[in-house]
Amino acid sequence: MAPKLNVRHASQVACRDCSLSPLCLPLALKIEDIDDLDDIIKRGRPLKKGEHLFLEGDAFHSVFAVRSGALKTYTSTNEGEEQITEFYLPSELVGLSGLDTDTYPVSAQAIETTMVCEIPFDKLEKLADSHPALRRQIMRVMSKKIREDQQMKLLLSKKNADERIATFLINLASRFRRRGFSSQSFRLSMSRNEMGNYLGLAVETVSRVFTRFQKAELIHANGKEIEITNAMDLCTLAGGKLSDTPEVVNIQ
Amino acid sequence: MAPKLNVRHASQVACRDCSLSPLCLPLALKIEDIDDLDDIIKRGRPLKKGEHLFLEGDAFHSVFAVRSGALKTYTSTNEGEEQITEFYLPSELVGLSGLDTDTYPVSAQAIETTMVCEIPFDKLEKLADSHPALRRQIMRVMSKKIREDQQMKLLLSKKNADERIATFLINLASRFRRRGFSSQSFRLSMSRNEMGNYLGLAVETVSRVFTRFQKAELIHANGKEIEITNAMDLCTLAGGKLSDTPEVVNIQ
DNA sequence: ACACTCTATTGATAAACAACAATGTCAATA
DNA sequence: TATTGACATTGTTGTTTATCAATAGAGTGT
Repeated sequence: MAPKLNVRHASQVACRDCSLSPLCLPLALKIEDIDDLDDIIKRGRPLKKGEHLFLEGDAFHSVFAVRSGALKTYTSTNEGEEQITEFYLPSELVGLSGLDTDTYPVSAQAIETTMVCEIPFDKLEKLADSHPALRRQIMRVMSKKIREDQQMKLLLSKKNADERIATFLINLASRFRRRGFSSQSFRLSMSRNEMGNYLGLAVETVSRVFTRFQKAELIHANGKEIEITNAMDLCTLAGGKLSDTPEVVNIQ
Repeated sequence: MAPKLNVRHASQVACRDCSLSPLCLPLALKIEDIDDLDDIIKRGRPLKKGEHLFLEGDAFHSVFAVRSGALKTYTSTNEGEEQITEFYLPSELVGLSGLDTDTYPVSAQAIETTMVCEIPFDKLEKLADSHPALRRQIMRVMSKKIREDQQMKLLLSKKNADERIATFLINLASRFRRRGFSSQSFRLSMSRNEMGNYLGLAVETVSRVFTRFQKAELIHANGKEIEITNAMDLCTLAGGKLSDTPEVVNIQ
């Protein structure tokens, strides 16, 4: 339950004092270089649920690291319905898909109260010019995103509703665990609707799968509070190769 | 019909003489620097249809630019069925999703006789260290891939069979056009089966949609030969925002 | 505490697509 | 010209999941 890392939420924590630094961009930098990164980072007020960080079509100028809370990114289909492309949790980097165009290709919106670190991209690029490790880290983040998208495409084109939800929960669990939180028990930051949208399912289907999973005693769900009661079977259902989620296999 | 660019298929064309260079990595380089890139490129014998460039799990060492022919990349689900993650046409770069791990996360296989330029990644990285434009180009390629994957996820989670096929054809047309070929009339390098696999559809569904499209006089298909007879309506069906495929809207 | 709205659940029905099966087409090879 | 095998098409049947509708529950603001 309790975080293993001493997470601080104060507004103006410097990178060198931030508990997320071993997961975030600073991981590429030597101690003495972290302040260089810190110098270019802008930290604003928290975003309230529903507020946008940027809109699709806005001029691209910065990438953002989530400090606390959660974001979603989405595009709009031409019929005006939204398609959620990703959820972002603390330490994760938002906005990198825009860097080959002059505008953001998606909108980014807070799904709960959220704090971000803004990193102006021109300055980041300049810093990367003198810090090869930083630029390799950025490439790694992008490469990882491409691999995750491949998994997601597999999910969307081959998996059924049960497998999609199982995969989603296992993936969330492993992301919580990485940050030092329990992977057994956590709170979903997104609604059933958002989950369904992301997974290519109707809300009703999501709801029914949750009910089914509870009857099968795979999970216990109370609103957004989730407890994974049978991680092994859930993992098997997810059907993802274990290599994709090694962290979660190791049950505490 | 006839290629606008004077495409050469000889085995040992240098970057500076390659007709694809304005679409490929060299586009980031000044004339005098292109030879530096050329020096690190290895050009092997052509791959026959079905031959692999690399297998999932192989040690990651190189990225590859397709010179002629076509490749697919795929992963295997744990039930052993393959999921095609992408098709690669000439000038496109394969293998970038592996660069944050030590192994390729997908297998790459020729779907017709194919020639590639192999670019050892350690050398490319070293070259990029001294050529900022080159490394920005690599980032752009990755960023573009992420955006395309977003569109693909949208396709897989929101579009029906007709829309998927229409989107796929429009996308192929625009890629042909970019290389100076006709976007009205071209030859598919993949089978119906591979197309269905990629688009999350059964072969039979692909076949039926093709039949339907012909009856509606949107396309004329004869085996793998495709002629787009009503690009406007096909585009509308694809439902992709026009901004995603600006090249194809301009009907010759 | 109250209405009010948004979100979640559950049931009934319908649509889209997959799965299966049979047949047809084409190309390579004998 | 047969023969084989891979690929494509078409019809039939079956499953899954979306859609519609009704209800219940949670959260918000007055």
